[in-house]
Amino acid sequence: MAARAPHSLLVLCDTLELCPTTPGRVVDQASHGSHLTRIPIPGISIATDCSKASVRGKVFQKGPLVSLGDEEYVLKAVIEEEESVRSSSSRNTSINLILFGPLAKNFSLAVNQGEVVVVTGFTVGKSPTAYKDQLHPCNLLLSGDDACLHVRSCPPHCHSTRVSKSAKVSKYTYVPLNKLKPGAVVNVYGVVVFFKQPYKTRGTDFCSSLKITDKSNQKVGCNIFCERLEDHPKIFQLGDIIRMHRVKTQAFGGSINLLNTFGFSVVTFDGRPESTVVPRTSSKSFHFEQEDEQTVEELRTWAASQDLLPSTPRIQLSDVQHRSYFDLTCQLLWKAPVDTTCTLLTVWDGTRCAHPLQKFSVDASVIEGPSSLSQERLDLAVSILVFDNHAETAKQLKPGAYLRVYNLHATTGSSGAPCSSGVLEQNQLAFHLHGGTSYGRGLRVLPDDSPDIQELRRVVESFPVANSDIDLSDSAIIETWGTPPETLGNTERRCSHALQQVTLAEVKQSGPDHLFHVNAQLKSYQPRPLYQALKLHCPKCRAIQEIPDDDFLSEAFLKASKAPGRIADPWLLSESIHLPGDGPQSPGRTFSIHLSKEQFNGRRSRDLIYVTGATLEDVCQLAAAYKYILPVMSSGGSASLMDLSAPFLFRGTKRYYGCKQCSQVSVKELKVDGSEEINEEMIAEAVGVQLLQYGLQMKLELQQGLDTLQVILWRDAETFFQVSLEDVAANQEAQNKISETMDFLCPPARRMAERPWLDLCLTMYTVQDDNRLKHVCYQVCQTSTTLPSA
DNA sequence: GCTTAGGATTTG
Repeated sequence: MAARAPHSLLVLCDTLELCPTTPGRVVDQASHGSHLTRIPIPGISIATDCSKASVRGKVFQKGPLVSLGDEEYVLKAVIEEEESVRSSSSRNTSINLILFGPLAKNFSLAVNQGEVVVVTGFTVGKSPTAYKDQLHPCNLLLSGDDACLHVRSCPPHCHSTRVSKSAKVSKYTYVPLNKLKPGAVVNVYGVVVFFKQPYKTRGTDFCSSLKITDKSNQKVGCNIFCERLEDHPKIFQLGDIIRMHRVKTQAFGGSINLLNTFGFSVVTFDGRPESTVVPRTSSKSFHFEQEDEQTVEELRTWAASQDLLPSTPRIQLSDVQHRSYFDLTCQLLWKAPVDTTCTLLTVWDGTRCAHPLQKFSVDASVIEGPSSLSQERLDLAVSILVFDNHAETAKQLKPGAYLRVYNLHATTGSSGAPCSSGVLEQNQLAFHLHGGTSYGRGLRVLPDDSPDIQELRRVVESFPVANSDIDLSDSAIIETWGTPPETLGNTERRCSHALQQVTLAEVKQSGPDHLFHVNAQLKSYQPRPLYQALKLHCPKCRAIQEIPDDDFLSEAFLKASKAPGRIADPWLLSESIHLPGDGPQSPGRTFSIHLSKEQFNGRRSRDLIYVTGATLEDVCQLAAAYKYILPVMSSGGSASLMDLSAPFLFRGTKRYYGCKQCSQVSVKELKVDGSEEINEEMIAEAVGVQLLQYGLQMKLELQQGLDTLQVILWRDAETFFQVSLEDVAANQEAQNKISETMDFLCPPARRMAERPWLDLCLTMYTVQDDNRLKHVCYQVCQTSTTLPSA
């Protein structure tokens, strides 16, 4: 007992000058003089002569022992003036006590809440938390060789908390795990030998699945079901000690399982023998006695001797091996949603991974976290792809949080991974947290006071936070985080307004009649096949109709050709054309072409001809030789138009349709001055037709991270594709331009991450449907696409 | 007051 190193251990001391009549414990064995003056807590001030002072108070609050590494510790406690001494008018009766080094460690082990301590050799500081905690404006700092703290034990007869506490101990008996019988409600202690972080069940609750053991060496499985995550056992690593009250035993598969039952409560402790016994629980009130501390100590000492747990050293990024699974303790720097089943986390632990890492690309706009980060931090950062159920958990994480990722897989990078930036070099490593809970796969935030993160925190905080000249849009980061250059800028807004870009979520939250600028990817589009997007619409009545196919048109022309009738309009010159047949199977046929007499002698004679009795094929052939072809039929000897379901006018490969509703058909001679070039509007007017226009109607599903938005492309489709829809209706080349554009924006069989980001202008408006219900619509406007040059 | 799960690697 005599030859102990200073500061190292608790010493029982019954000859103290300070407290001659009551046996006590000294946490520090520095010598104390008898010349000390006891100062009441309210009387402490910066001016107090600490060399001659002692302060006595009851431990009101005992904080966790915080390790700063290298045997450096700090602990905060609050002591208060004992009630017997306190006068009702006293203020500042509670004061913060800050203990450093071995004294902190020893205090943590030896002193309990409610006990009375005497401190000497302290210094008085200004309390930085006085405003926040409303305690004494000063604090007592205990560090160095002079600092001393002495615990006053209670005499056996006193009514201190400790005595009444020990009376309660008998209320809880803990059943050894080998003595469990089915169908009982028991209290147990155990060492955690397997655990899964709480995971969502198919029922209403989360389930913590674990296995525990104790000195009996019996291993018992436990399933804890709670709806609230905070009610679950706080297990951070194998070897943690768990105490459960009111668990039910249940026979399952030839052994006994434990299940939480009504009144269930749980407390856990760090399992390392050298660490402070600090109960981890979210319970407002729980019983915790000296005896519990002893049980915990015993269990973890026993566990350490048993080789119960795989002796895996803590793995840091610098130790990671290819194809290994490990638990990583780290700090979250950034997070970004990738798709519905994957979230990308960027983390670091202050060490550098020795292997080349696979690069990922995520658009800067969906990243949550600081917008700039120092190169020093960035150099050590790694990306983790978090899948499925864990992606859900990851969504809740806040950048800056300290995390433990369980069963993280250091895997060979694959170019097929979501958001892979494409180029994959040999031996690149990627970190995957796979879906499911096998082997305890999961993710959890470690509390700020967790001893596990103190060292990590010290390391990471020693790095510069950010350089102002580096941010997310900087090329230094773009490799990992930016949009890859080959997909940059492929739609361009043509609008003149300078609106800020907003997120899809913000678009959805906005009121009607707004304009937005958004940056999004194209997740999907309709219609397929693409040609169905092309429509006809009337600029007058705004009706939209489908374009009839050639089978329908052939049939319509064939039917009309069989009964052409005679045309005897006096302003027309007619000529019959006989096409000989190939034989009895295909007899020859006759159709007529008609020309306006006025045109016949002019230079415009080939500009417009009227045709009767011709098939669609005939018309198309004539269209190669004449500018405009107007198919007509006889109606009482006069020329009249065919049904407006078919094109009423042909020009080359172009076809013109009329609106059935808005046309008042009557074929009259087209009067033109010889120098005037005729066009389809003039012809339409002469025959009483309201021309239909071509339109392109598409539904686009935009995606931004996990958010999607359905928008329409209609009014500005020509601008979008940089093509004339009349051309699209008439030629393959223009059609190809549309399909190539769509393939570029929404590449078939390519992942979202590889798709380009579109800079779009959207309008928002409401429409009323047939049931007078209002719908909000979004339409792409004033935006054009440019394909990358080959 | 008694469903959920009852450990045991993704296949990105």
